[in-house]
Amino acid sequence: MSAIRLLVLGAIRQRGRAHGYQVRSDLEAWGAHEWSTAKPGSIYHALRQMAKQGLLRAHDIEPSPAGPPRVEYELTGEGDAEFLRLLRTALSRHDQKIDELTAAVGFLDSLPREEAIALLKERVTALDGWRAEVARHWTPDDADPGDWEPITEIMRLWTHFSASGAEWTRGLIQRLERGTHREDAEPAPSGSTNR
Amino acid sequence: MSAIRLLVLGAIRQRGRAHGYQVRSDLEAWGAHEWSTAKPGSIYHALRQMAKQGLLRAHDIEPSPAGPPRVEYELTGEGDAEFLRLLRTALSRHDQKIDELTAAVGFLDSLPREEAIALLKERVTALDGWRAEVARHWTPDDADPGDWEPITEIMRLWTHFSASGAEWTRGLIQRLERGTHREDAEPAPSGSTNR
DNA sequence: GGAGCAGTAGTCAAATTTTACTAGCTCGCG
DNA sequence: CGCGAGCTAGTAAAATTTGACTACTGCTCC
Repeated sequence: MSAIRLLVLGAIRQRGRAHGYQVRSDLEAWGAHEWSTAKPGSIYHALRQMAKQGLLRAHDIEPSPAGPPRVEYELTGEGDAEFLRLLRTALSRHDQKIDELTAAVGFLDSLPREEAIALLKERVTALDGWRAEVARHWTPDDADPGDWEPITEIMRLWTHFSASGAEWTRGLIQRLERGTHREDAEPAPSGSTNR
Repeated sequence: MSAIRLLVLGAIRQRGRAHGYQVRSDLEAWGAHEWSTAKPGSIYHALRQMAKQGLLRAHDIEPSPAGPPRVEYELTGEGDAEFLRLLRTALSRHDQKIDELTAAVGFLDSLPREEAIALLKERVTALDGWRAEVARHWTPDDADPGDWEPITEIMRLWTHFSASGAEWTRGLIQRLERGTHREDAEPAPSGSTNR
């Protein structure tokens, strides 16, 4: 579902309550319109859809004089659960696009440090496993000529990217373990949003 | 437009003429259903759309007894041009998703070696430029606390990926230059498709 | 003193993608 | 024989995404 739901849920979560344009401009402030496919249409659509599905609660705001129907949203319990589910998935699975991974890193502080580390270790394992599997399909001995030849280059591409992805992940794990990365995410102190 | 058009055009191009299911199963044979979002619906849709736009010529095949409308497609001149355009874009731009890049590598032999090398060099330049720009936004001196903090990790992620992408690209360029990679792609010998 | 430009807030149609099916054929096997 | 699994070939509806707009407000710059 691309990264949009994660981004939208995360944006609303950080504000507690927000209407469409606020979400949109927060995402823009994070540069999300550059590294993800977050356009107005997708954002408003996601808001309505998630409200319909019970992930968001919608509050109609009385429009000052005569304006377009203004709506503020906040997360329901399910919405919060869905946010965490998406975040965990994005961190631990290797088959995620760069936009989901970027968004997930941006929300890393929403998880307890221990859990973030565990998820990232899963990610490393997944990447290593995938690389092994790719390599198995490739063993030069079955270089049966007549075979689709560029396959070799594709394998190299993937091997390279998964190794590189694992390396980055290990780096982040280390920074988290050393506390170089800020330790945040108090379990759930009633009304937080300290910035 | 994701990688679908490139994949579909490339598949038809290699066969000269093909109907939907052939394209679909070629893509499956290349594993494209795993690394791209190529599903039946998207493929058939792309075929019809591209036929409507004049990139493909559609030939209705008379169905044996009573079957679904069977259609074979082949590239028009415009279709071939579009294929090459997409291929060049996918190779030279840094902001491409992994599925487009993978598809492009798969079709690398459709370009003269010199051109492929030139495009990949463009890619390296683009990646280096992008990394420099990311780094400029990051210089630790503007570490104004209160700033959205995970931004640092996002920068690191991108820096890592662009460096790694450039490294892979340079490797491929070298293999091409040394001719380790097969040299193919005769300019245009009337009826080719030698495999 | 108003023309127009940037910012706020959002809609809509068209294109694309996903998910879940349909329908005919053939081949083995009990 | 006959039937169920798997292959061939594709459709349809719903969800999502894209790209191009609309409409109002407050300023600024002649």
